Amino acid sequence: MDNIAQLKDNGLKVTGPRLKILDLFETHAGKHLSAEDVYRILLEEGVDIGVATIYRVLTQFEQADILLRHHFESGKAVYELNQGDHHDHLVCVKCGMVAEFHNKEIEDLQDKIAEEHGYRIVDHALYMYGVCGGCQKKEKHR
Amino acid sequence: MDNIAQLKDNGLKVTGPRLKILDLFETHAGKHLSAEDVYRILLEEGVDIGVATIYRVLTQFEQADILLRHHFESGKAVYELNQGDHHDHLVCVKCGMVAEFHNKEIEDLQDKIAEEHGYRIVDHALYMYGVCGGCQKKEKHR
DNA sequence: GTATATGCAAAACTTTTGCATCCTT
DNA sequence: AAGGATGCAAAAGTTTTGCATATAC
Repeated sequence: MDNIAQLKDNGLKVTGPRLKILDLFETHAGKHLSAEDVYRILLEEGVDIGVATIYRVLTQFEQADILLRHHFESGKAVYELNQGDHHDHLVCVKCGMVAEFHNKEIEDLQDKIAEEHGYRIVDHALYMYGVCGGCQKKEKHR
Repeated sequence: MDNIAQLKDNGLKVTGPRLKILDLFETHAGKHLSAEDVYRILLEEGVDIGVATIYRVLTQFEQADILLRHHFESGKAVYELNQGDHHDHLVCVKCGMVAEFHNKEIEDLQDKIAEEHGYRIVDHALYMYGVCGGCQKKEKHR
């Protein structure tokens, strides 16, 4: 399904800002971008979209399951393209690099725990914070 | 160790605001309070501590490992007393109720995954979002 | 007495909203 | 033509900071 159809299927009109923002996330698949990141990157490309529009579009895309929203420790929301493959995150606290992983055993255990507590799960987020290999090497050189 | 010793051990002077805030979290052990919650609850008790002080104390307590900070989906930080027993969170998206759990199998799997990716883990956060039993019952009555 | 902590107000930062204008269908 | 989308600026919410005063040690 192309971008235009994806917007139409969600009842969203096909507009310049929406296509630009969607395209940006496809170009940066796997990256986690804040609203300000989106604004800045587009501006560098000569595309000036108002921040209000960016926030509105990001919210709409999240509701349409086009994007996933996360809250890492930074205090601001970041978004990434929803590629269907659920995954969790390993975030480097030094350089910010994010590694992704998926582990079915953990997922199954989570479902079991939710059931035991009487919860019907709608979403979950597993974030691990650590120091990545590259930054560990740098530490030794100090 | 009492509260006064706990503050001193972290190089923090023993002041009224710090004792009041620490006491509040002990009274509400297991609860997740935002800076504003702390301000409001203390005010209801007749204790007026400026918000700037609350933010500063919460940050210091987090650095001293007295409190744990979380970022649920709400967009603002919440804190809870660090009782040493690491646990994860099941958050009800309807009523905000938080259930806690601990699962050693999941922890072990996380350690294994971090190792495979070359990360030295410093922290992790597993949040599950769902609808709790109470809210599921309410849904049926509509 | 000295260093640190607090309170207040202002500021910084992220996100939301009102409203006039513009664009998609 | 009509409803929805955008841009701008103002506002709202959260958190930080500068500075004078107050407090702990």
